[in-house]
Amino acid sequence: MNLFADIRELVVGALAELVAGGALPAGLDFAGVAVEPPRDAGHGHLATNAAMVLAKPAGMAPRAIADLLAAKLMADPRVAGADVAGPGFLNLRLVDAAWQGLVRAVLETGTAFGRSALGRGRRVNVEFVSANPTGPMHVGHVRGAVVGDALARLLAYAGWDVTREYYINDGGTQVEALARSAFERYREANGLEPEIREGLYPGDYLIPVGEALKAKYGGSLLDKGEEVWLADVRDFATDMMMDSIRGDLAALGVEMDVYSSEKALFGTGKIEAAIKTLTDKGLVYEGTLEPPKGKEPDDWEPRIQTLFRSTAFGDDVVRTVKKSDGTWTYFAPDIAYHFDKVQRGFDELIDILGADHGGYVKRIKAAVAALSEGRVPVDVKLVQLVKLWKGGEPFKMSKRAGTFVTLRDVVDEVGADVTRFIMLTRKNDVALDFDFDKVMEQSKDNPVFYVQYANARVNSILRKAREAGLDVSDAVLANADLTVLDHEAEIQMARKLAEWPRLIEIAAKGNEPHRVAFYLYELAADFHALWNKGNDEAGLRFLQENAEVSKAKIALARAVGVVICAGLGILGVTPAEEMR
RNA sequence: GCACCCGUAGCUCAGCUGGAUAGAGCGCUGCCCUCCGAAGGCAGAGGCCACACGUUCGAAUCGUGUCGGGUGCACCA
Repeated sequence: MNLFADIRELVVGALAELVAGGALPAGLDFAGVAVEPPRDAGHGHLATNAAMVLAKPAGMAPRAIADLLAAKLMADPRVAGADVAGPGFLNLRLVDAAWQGLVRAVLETGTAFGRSALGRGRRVNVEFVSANPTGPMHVGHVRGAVVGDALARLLAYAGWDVTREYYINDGGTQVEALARSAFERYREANGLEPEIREGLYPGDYLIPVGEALKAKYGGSLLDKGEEVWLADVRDFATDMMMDSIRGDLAALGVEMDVYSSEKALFGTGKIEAAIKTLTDKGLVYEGTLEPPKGKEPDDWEPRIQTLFRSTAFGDDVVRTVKKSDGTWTYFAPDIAYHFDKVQRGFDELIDILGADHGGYVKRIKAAVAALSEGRVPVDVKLVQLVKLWKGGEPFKMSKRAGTFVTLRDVVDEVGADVTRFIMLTRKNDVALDFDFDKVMEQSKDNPVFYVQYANARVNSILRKAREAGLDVSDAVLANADLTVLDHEAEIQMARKLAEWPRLIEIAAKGNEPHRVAFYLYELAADFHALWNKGNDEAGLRFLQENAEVSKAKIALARAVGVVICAGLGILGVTPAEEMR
């Protein structure tokens, strides 16, 4: 149930009647007509811009249209008032019963209140994390993981058919460095001194890999050259790393539907096929690149390479797909990978990448546009840095020294719920501060706590009511006589609940899961305010002398709890029953 | 040099396909517990929405340009 959509239908219907009756000219386009919550609460419950957007095409004064529309709308039993204001806004007030009915609808539909058919079942692929399998996940990966997973949940809630996917970068030179690093740990496990040379991974997490290699091979590889062991050790080590990454993701509450391997694209003809598709379109050719502008590298020289004319699809320069030595660039398998996603039948693709991949966006979009002939849109979300703070100081980490903060470190210290919520308190393209001390604080300084506290208060009410012998199941509450919910503050609370389905659609359209976190904060604030009004006005307390009145008041609180739970579900955060 | 992102209250940030007097938290000032959890709430002060043009009935929002900050820029992945 989306009240804004319902009322918009009412408005559009009324406009159509006006056209049919000759009061408005025929042929008007109602697409721009919106029904929204007014910015200022004093302007009524809902506002429509209909008169203003239609004034020009209809050749009439906005206020004249608004007057006609107001008269029509007043005939609807839900509408209690329709006032023309400002430049031609039509402000609507609904009868109390409309808001009471909304509370009932929440209780009847539960956390499905807010579900939308916006996605129309379209298949969307959300690719995220895709961390190199060369070590455990660190904080840098956490934000992308949370944003991707929350976005996936949001889109599923809004009617998309969602696939979560991880692209394993196991085809390049960095997994060879991993293999060499693991081999040193293998030598170490066999009692030899490891040589962690420049360019290798020094982290302790490879020690168990070395031991596992010893368990498998004994000492048989020690005197062999790289050509003998590199491929096997690489596969062995990346498998172990992926196991650890899967574990890390699970600790965060993230579960992928599909893991795709870059390595698996080589030797299967898939890369060649994807490139050939582009070649056949005249988009891939042999040539030389322009020297880079600005700072020119010392060893620059023009070389013949295989190039993709990404500029035909909005990129700034053409891109290399095959190097002058005949091997593929990283981009080539990635083209094949995205081609594969297109061929698997996805209607939309979303990539969640770190902000350091910003220069990569246009070429990926170009490749997908070319390969899908513009059929499949790609949205690339760049996730900005997370700055860690501890004890009022920036918390530095150094990958080279092996002293980085892992995902496990964060989750072990503050928990998956807090981690997830905080990661969604900024939009993705803004840097985020993560303060270990602040996120654990139990005050309204901390949005996680604040929202959880609101839900805990709802549960506290339900608990007290049950102790008093009341049946407060959702079914009973939904059937309660809600007409006593007629106080301005209660109507306002219901209005906030009514925004939930609308917010879902806005957030899903923009692929912006952070909006859910902000909405929940506002919802919690409204609820805390209502709670405190009960201090001054006994009539606003949730627990009343009269059991039937109590049920109505509790129904409102429970509806708030339901929406908080629905929202936390999208963020992947467990609702707190009680604060401790 | 080019591309992308950011610039909104003292600080940290929201702001919907353009809408009315631009919002929240922190901090500051003053209030509210014989009352369902004060781990809360209410009120006040605080703004040239970086700047300039443009589009529009209307711009924080869209376009162009300028300035400031960040990031990335040949066959690294």
